[in-house]
Amino acid sequence: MGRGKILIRRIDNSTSRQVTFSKRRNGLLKKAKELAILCDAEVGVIIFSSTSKLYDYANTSMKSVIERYNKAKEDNTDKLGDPSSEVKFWQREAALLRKQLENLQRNHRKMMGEELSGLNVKELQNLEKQLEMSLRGVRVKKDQILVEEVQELNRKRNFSHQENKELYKKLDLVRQENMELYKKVYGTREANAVSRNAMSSNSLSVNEDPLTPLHLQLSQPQLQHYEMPGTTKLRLV
Amino acid sequence: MGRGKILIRRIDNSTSRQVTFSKRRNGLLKKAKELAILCDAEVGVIIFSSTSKLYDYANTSMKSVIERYNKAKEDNTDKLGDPSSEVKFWQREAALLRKQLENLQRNHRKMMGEELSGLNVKELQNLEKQLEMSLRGVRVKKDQILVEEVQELNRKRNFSHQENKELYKKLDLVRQENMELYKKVYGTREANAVSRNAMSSNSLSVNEDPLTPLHLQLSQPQLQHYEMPGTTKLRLV
DNA sequence: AACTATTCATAAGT
DNA sequence: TACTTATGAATAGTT
Repeated sequence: MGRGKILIRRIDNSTSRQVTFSKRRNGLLKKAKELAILCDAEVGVIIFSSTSKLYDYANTSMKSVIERYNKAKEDNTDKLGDPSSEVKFWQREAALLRKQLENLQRNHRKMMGEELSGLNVKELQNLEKQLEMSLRGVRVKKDQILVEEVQELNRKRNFSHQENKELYKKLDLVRQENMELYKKVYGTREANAVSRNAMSSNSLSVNEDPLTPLHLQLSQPQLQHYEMPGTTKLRLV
Repeated sequence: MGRGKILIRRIDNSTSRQVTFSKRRNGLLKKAKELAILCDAEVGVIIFSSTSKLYDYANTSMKSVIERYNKAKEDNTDKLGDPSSEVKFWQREAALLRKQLENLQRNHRKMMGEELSGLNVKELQNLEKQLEMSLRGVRVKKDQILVEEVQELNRKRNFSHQENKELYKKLDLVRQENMELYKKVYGTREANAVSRNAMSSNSLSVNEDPLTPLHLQLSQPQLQHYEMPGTTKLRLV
């Protein structure tokens, strides 16, 4: 009864689990009240949220309901409301938890592909199907994360690209300025020679993809020209 | 929700009160179960009908729910027993077990392909690898069982086949005996006619796969020869 | 917290 | 008691 059908299994998303808990808790308590009134019954409801918060309802009183319950279940070894049986309760609690733990562990081992000896073909098929589903889910999630990372990297790359362009423009400006100054200091002939070098390497790089090579050029400016010219040593690095 | 709106007050008519109780009781218990599963809550419901019949539900155990309820409602001022008491010990034990259980449950959910949100790529890859291994293991186990079943079936089939062959031989012997007797009783001419029928159907079947058709022949031995000879009525059976 | 499309629960009928 | 059906209630997903 909602925008779509759901299957009854633990809601993964914590927020919507909480929202659903709130809605359905109210629904359940309302239904309990209605049942008590309509049908003249004694009803008690106790709910602990997953965060251990208590919600309860009893048309008479919870004490009355629990006492009546205990009386109805006379085969009980001890009265549940009795604090003197606390030790027994916690022992039982521990035993229950241990049992649950063991069940879950056995189950878990099966999912790990261990302890498959007791299973028949049908059970193995179900396990196989479950593992396939899980695997699909994991792969979807992993791909999703990787795609997001790639997108993020692309974003950053574009940003760097833009930054590089800006730097190139600035570099050009400074070089032109430099050239002007050169002209003023040394005269026209030598100035032209310097400016031609600067302009050519620049205009080529800007029109290609400039990222990696450019970065190298910027961070290691013209090292090749100063170290061991004519050897092949650098190619091995 | 029904053929008409009703207002929430005690239903006077005893029969329809009973019917409504039955329906709404089931509805309430269903809702309680769903709440417990969907929202990971601990839920207990106790219902006494107007005829004092008890109906209850608890996803864990009613004892656990009631104890927890009492604990939650208890004043915290009364705990003054020595700290090394048995109660404290068992409480710690239970808390430990509960923590282990929660860890395992979280782990298990991941293996089920749920709750993958908190994982990074490396963890997802490990999970993927684990699931692949599990899947391989399960498939190997399944195939192994299937192969064994096929072998077993073949073994049985061969056994049946052998058995059938033996039966055929016996059948032939009996028929020959029969033929001899027939000759002695009715003379040569009629005996030949009967024996030709028996021999021909037999020798054909032995050379084919004899399994199913043979069984039919065996269970209705030679009825045709003793009942209503010369008519076609029996072919309809 | 409010809305609303949908599913669900169930009142009444058989 | 069980089944069917028309209807109102509950609620899942969305804003």
